[in-house]
Amino acid sequence: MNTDGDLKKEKLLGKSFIFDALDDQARQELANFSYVKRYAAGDKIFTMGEPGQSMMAIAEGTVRVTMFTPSDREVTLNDLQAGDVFGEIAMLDGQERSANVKALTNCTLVVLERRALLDVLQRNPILSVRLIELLCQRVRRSDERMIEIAFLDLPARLAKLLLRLTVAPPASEEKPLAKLSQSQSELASMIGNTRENVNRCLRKWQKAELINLQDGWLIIRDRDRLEALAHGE
Amino acid sequence: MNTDGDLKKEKLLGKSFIFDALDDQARQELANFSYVKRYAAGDKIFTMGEPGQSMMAIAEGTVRVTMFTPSDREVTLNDLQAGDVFGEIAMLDGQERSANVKALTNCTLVVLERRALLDVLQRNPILSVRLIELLCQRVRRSDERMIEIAFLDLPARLAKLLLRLTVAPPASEEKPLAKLSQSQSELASMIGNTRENVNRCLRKWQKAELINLQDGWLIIRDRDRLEALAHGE
DNA sequence: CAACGCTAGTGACAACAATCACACGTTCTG
DNA sequence: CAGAACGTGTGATTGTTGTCACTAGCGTTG
Repeated sequence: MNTDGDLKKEKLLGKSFIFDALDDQARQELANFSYVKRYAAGDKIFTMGEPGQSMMAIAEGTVRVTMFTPSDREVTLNDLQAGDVFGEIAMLDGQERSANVKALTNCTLVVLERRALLDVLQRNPILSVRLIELLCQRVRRSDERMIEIAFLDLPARLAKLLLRLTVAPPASEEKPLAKLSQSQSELASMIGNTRENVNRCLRKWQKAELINLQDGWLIIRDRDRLEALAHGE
Repeated sequence: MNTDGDLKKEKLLGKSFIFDALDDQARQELANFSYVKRYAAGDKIFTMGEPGQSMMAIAEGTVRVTMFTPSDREVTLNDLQAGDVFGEIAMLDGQERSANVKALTNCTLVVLERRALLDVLQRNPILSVRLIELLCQRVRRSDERMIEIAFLDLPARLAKLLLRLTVAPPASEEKPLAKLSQSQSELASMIGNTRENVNRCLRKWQKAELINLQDGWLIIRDRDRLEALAHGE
């Protein structure tokens, strides 16, 4: 509401690579047009099919992007962290939201309305370039994921998932994590498969000493062989 | 090379909805920077992994976009017609081409280099908006396709494909086509499945009087029931 | 016309995954 | 502390799909 709040929003927006190329004035403009919204863990942020007129940048917390399959199973498409943005597509083309997003932890989001962004867009060609880059990235990721889902078997997809979940976020230090705490059901929902099959696969890998399963943790022991599995044997 | 050639390119570029919002001057600029290239049926236009520095708009002909799966099977992602553009992604972000494209018929393409477009982009904010729209569309289509592949069974995907192949192109009249001539192997490669299974499925549909198979043609008899199948029973 | 290539049709079998069913432990909670 | 809720480990069954094998028709071409 005041200068202090705006400063904070500017900083939060700066965390997203989309906006870090803007000059101070443009960032200030964006901050003026945007607002901060908080969600508690478990809250729905938006739902598939709703008209979407805004995008969100995550300042704090984690959100989960999901969809329901035709057979009504919920699958997790992605978990997003601070610095990530979501809802861009619906905002940019003014169409329906194409997924569900809910807060996994308490979250602080910076919300940007369609009208506001279009406005700033007009005066800042650099911002369009950033958006175009973002979208290209999205297209590439989607296409890749599509091929994976269509043509890799469960072990390969699961291996890919484990690797993806354990790369260090760009912000932090370099070394990949070795432990994860996701439940097997969660893993299953992320690769569009069942808990049972994920379990059987993980067991096999434990026997083969690729991973360790200990009191709820999954520990990666042989990253290289997982990489090999991820590329179809 | 001369005014005549440029006029032609302008017209060809105008066929793509991306460029039809430009004013004459901008279109003229683009025409100056672009060039026409012809390919014979069967020619490779570009290959996955190559560095990509240009995009193409189809003026005449049909091209096929394919990929190789990890297990080395070639799948058809899409067939594109006059007015469609391809190669945008690699051009826009300067990364590798993410698919193979080959000419299905003799083709006339208008090629636009990355540098040229970036140049025009700077002076024509409207063009960025168009590109952003195009990319949004791409993202939505990819995501949709991903879900389809992951969670619909063969009959549903095949039904979807048949419906997609028989909607009239936006340019032509309204009524959906009823006949197609794609071979069953082609259909299989478009839905990431085998010819044998496509065949079995089509046979069943013929018995159920959903379609007719006659001397190489596939004739749709009951579009409504196909629509039903396409949405998971 | 014989040989070849391409498309279509179909049966047999194996591999994989979905589903159901159940047992076991932990942790949370009334 | 009892019981619910959840995560985990596994077996049995069933259905779908991929692979292989073989047959057959049709058109091109040498």
